[in-house]
Amino acid sequence: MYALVIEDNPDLVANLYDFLEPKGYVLDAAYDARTGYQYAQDKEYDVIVLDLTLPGMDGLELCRRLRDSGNTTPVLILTARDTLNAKLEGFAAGTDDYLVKPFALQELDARIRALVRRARGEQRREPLRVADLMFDPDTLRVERAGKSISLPPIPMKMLALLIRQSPRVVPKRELERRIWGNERPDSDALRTHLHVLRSAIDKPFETHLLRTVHGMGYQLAAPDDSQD
Amino acid sequence: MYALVIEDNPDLVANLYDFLEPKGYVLDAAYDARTGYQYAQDKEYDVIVLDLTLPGMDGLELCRRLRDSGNTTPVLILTARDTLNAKLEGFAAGTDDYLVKPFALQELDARIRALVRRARGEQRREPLRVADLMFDPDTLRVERAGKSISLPPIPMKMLALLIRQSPRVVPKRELERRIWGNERPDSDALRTHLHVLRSAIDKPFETHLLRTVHGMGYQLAAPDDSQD
DNA sequence: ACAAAATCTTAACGAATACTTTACGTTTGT
DNA sequence: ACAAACGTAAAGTATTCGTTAAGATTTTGT
Repeated sequence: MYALVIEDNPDLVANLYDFLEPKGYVLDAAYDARTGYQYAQDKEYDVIVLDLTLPGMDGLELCRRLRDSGNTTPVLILTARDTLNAKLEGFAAGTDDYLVKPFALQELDARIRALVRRARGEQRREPLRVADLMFDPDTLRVERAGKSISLPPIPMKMLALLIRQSPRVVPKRELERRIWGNERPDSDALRTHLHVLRSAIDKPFETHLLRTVHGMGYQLAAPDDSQD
Repeated sequence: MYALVIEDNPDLVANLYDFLEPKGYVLDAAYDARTGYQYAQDKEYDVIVLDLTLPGMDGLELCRRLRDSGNTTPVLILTARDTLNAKLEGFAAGTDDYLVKPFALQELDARIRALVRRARGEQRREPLRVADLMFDPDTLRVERAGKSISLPPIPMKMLALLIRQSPRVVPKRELERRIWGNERPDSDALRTHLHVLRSAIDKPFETHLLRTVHGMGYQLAAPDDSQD
């Protein structure tokens, strides 16, 4: 993960190095806007972490210039509480997220990952995979172990939801709401549709990916997917 | 977009309806904290819009309770300028944001969208740990010393509550209220569920993490974590 | 526009799981 | 030593789940 930090506080920059590099980041740091802009133009980064109050140029201005020159690298803006109402401007300028100082480094990490994931996802929508199961949101193609599988609309939607959330356990209520919204069926048709989905993606195969968590909801995950 | 509005000013609520519904929002409204909390527990929302000064309960307290019980729905807090103080520090940081009254409805809309977008990308939460015990709120996976443990819903919920509060001693009444709300069982079924939990996470192991504080409640903590 | 096909909803039932209640012996604080 | 609080076990009740099937509705092909 390549990140450019544009920040004039050396202590904060040092902290970022200490915290992020062990997590696999490769950092470049710029201590003023001009240098930062140069870096951003010269190299490709996964994300730019940008302090809003900088010597040389306003952070938002820098951001705007990057966008104007065609740079679409996601920008995470750092801002003090009293500059908070600048947030909306920030979004208008094409940035992607902000973080209010002071913040937990752990949260910065999480935000960066989310941002990068989102940015990548928008560029090339890659098919989603869980174990040997694949779902392509563009073509709505579903296959497992190389075999193509056809699904009715609702079970397909369920699969899309579950595979995006994998390996999270998705509560039954949440599934229902995302499928039907307000006008949910009287009975719990969810079980029936899930049965269809399960028959299609799990029944014909050895390992089962779609698990029931009694009283809670459903989970799509590889058998040994303990994460972490 | 599903939103829960917790706000005691009927005029403001009416305005929100008028402005947001044409934009595709589906609103529920609660006029006091207790009702709002109930709604938030019962249904799934994309965002909760919360007035800070409410009859019945402080807004931040409500927010805290939601988080403690595992609810991660983003909360947008409405507050008057004179209530804008250190109390908000730390809250607006996470998945939350706030807005100072009076505000433009358009800005509310923008903030909500930003919050929701952020929250959706950042769904992965960190597993919680006490000593060698781990609980992952996403996958609902529980393990101790590497061994996976399965739990029924209520004991699982108890574990979630206790591990979030660790090493605090959680009063029995509080546990009951968070699990059952106001319609709690006639007998104290709590003891039974706790027994199940204890049998699962403590019985098979050397050191016991789940302690009883006679007459008070229960505590989940590492053996040497008595104070702090 | 019509018929056929696919899909969705509803209902029902046995099986599995979870919850509550009751009972009783043990521990704890005073 | 006593009463209240606690741990444990067992039994009965309630809920949730997977599955099947039939009828209603929508979509598709012609």
